[in-house]
Amino acid sequence: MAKQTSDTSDRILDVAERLIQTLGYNAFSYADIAKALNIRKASIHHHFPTKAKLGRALMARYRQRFGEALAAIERRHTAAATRLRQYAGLFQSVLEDGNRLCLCGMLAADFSTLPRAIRAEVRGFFDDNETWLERVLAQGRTQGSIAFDGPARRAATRLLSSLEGAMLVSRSYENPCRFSELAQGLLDDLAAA
Amino acid sequence: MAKQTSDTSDRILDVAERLIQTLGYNAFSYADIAKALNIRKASIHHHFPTKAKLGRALMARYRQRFGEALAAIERRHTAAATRLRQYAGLFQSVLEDGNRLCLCGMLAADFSTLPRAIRAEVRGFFDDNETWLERVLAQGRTQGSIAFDGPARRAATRLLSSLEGAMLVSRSYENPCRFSELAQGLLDDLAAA
DNA sequence: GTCTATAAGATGATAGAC
DNA sequence: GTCTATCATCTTATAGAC
Repeated sequence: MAKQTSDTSDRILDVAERLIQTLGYNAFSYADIAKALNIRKASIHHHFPTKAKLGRALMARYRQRFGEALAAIERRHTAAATRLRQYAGLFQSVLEDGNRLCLCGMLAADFSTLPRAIRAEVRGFFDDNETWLERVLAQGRTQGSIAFDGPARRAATRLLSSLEGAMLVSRSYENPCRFSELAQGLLDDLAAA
Repeated sequence: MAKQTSDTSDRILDVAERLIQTLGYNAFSYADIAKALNIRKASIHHHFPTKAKLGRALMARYRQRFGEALAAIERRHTAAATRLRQYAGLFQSVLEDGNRLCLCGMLAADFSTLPRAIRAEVRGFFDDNETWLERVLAQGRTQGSIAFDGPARRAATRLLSSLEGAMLVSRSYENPCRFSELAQGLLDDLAAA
C-alpha cells in the first residue's frame, strides 16, 4: 500500500505517453487527454499544473519502467544474444502497437522545443540504454557469443542509434516488418561467427 | 531565365526548411517565417495558401536539391568509399549548422500529423536515398573496395536508418561529434578488409 | 505582391464553485 | 478531486485596400 498514486494521475500519463509517441510533444494537448479519459482539462491541470511538469513526471515514470523492463530481461534470460533480442523486441512492440515511436526518439526530434529538465531526462534515457547495452555486449564478447570491434560502449552507442533510426524510418512506411528485418540484421551481425 | 520563381517564395521555403528541421512540422508557424523575413503572414499565404501546400512545395524542392547533391557527389568523386563519406557529410553539415535534423527524419517523427501528400514525399525521399546508396554500395563491392553481406539494398536500408538514428540521438547531446564518430564507424565497417 | 484587419478555433493555464 | 467558466495568446486562414 506504499505510494498509491491517484489512479487518474496514472491514466493521464498513460494517455499522454501514447499521444506523444504518436503525435509528438508539441502536437498533443490537454484537450486530447481530456477527451480520451472523458474528464475536463482543469482536472488534468490539478494533477499536472503545467505541460512541462507533466512531461517530467512522464519521463521519470518512463525511465523507471524501462529500467525495470531491462532488469526483467536480465532476470529471465542469461544469454547475451537473447537479451539483445528481447531488447529489440521492446522497440518492436511499440512500433507494432499503433505505429508509435520510442518516447525518447520522439522527444529527441522535439528536442529544441523541450523544457531544459525534460531534455536532461531524454539524454538520461539514452545514457541508461547505452550503459545497459554496453554491459550486455561486453558480457557476450567475454562469453564468446557476441563479436564486435572496439570498445563495448561504442558498439552500444551504435546499436541504440541504429534501432532508433530504424524505428523512425520504418514508421514512415507504416510497416513494422521493415523494422524487425532491420533489427534482425543488426543482431545477426553481432552474433559471433 | 527559365522558371524564375519569385525570390520571396524561395526565401520563405529557406526559412521554413530550417524551422522544420529545428522545431518540427507542428511547432513552426507562419508567424515565425514572417518574423524571420520581416514580412506579414498574409504575404506568405499569398505564395503558399495553406501550410500543407507549403510543406509539399518544400518537399518537392528538397528532394530535387538532394538529388542534385547526390549527382554532384558522383560527378566529383569516383571511389565508392569517398562517395559514401561525402554522403554522410551531407547529414553531418546539417547537424553542425544549428543542431538541425534531416528534414525527412524530422517529418518521419511528425508523420502521423502530416497531410497524406507530404507523407508520400517523405517515403519518396527515403526511397531515393536507398536507391542511390544501393547503387554506390553495389559498385563498391564489385570494385572490391566495399564489403558487406547480403543484398546491396539491405545494406543501403541499414546505412540510411543508422545515419538517421545517429542524427536523432546525437541531436539530444547537442554534440555533432557524436554523430561524426558514429558515421565514421559505420563507414569503416563497410571498408573492405 | 504586400499590406491591415479580422475571423474562428485551439492552446496552456487559472479562479472559484461543488 | 472534479467541475464550469474564463483568460490571453497563438494557430491557420480569408477579405479587401493599396
